[in-house]
Amino acid sequence: MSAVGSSSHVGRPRAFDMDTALEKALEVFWRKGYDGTSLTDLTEAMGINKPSLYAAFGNKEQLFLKAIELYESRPCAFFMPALEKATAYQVAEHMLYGAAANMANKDQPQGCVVIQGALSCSEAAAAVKEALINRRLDGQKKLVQRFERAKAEGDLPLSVDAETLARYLGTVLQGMAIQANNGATSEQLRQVAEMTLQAFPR
Amino acid sequence: MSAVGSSSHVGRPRAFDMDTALEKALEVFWRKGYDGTSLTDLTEAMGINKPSLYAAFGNKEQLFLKAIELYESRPCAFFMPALEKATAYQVAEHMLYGAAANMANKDQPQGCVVIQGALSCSEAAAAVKEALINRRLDGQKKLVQRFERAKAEGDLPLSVDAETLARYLGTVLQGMAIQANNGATSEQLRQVAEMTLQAFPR
DNA sequence: TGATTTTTGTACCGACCGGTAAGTAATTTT
DNA sequence: AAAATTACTTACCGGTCGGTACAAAAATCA
Repeated sequence: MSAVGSSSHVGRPRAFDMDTALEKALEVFWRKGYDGTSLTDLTEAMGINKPSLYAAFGNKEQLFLKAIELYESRPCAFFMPALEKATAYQVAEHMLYGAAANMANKDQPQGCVVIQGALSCSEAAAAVKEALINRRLDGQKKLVQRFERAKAEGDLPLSVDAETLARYLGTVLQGMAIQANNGATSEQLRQVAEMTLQAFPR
Repeated sequence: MSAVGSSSHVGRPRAFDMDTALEKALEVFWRKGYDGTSLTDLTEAMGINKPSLYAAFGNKEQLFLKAIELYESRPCAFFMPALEKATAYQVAEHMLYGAAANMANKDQPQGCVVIQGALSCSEAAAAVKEALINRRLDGQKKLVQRFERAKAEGDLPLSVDAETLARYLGTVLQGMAIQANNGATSEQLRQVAEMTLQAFPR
């Protein structure tokens, strides 16, 4: 067995940091979408040239999918922790306010790359589009399961349909991404979050 | 002065119907987005070749903008009439149920071309993106004005902020477009509409 | 009929697309 | 020091991009 954890490799060492390069790629895909992003856009933002990109990340599609993983683990990190709040209402609350703060954050592109990365797209991007749809459906499924648990735990009325409630919440969250693209501020999105919670069963 | 209303022209007559060609172009832009649509996609769908397209519609960008006008006057025709309903609540009601029926209508691409036509896009599409944002903001502004009128007419409490209410409604409508792209049915969108109305002040 | 006007089909433009072959540079292993 | 391995740079690949020049075709006007 070889040594574990060592970061030394034979051969010439990579001259760039993969993680920061991936961050740059994410930022471009987020702003321009999959179809709207060219390899030239990517290599310029990442500060590397094409063969390095292909050697490190595979191809454009694989690079995009890796960027999405990074997105969910970093800029969009508010989603998973919100699921762990004590009650269904608190879950919705944290998710809505988290989205309001995040999607209109001026330090990054507005909105959500999982929504706007390949909403309508060419046939060349069909696989990417499907992957993004599945991510959205996964998120909504997690909400359904969380709300079903809430019903079992008694903090959500049994009369509530978990799937409808999750779809309502998902719809507002996705709509907030469009609002952010329209130029809405975090404060304005917070007001939307507040109104949304008024329709939320307690 | 020349005769008016006559459809006769000198020169070789156009061999295709501009309106149906524009319908076909709209359908392609709607499905693939501005960046994802190539001139080949367009000419194949419209049944004409490039010089005919350019002579009749200008260029890709102008064709897109004309397609959007057609969209708002035809597939998206539920929006304006909803504004004329008697009360603010009825306005919201008709708009939400209209959107639910329309955005998941299986006879046309899912969602809304004003939202997904150029959400994230290349620099080449920047003007188109801005035009779409302005369309969305226009719609929301019309809602604000309608709700302010409703306050004056007494069917909406004076304590309600018209702008926040309009943004909430706009957020849900825009979110429904994403849901439709995710594969949600009209019935599922109707349930979202119903929940949304529970947060609506009467 | 002949001149004029407009649309049509074909064939092409330079630029850019995503992706790669090949040779050189930098590192570790032996 | 030599061999092996990996990354970097340059230069290029066929294909497609949005857009157009040109001439034949089809209509009206004189």
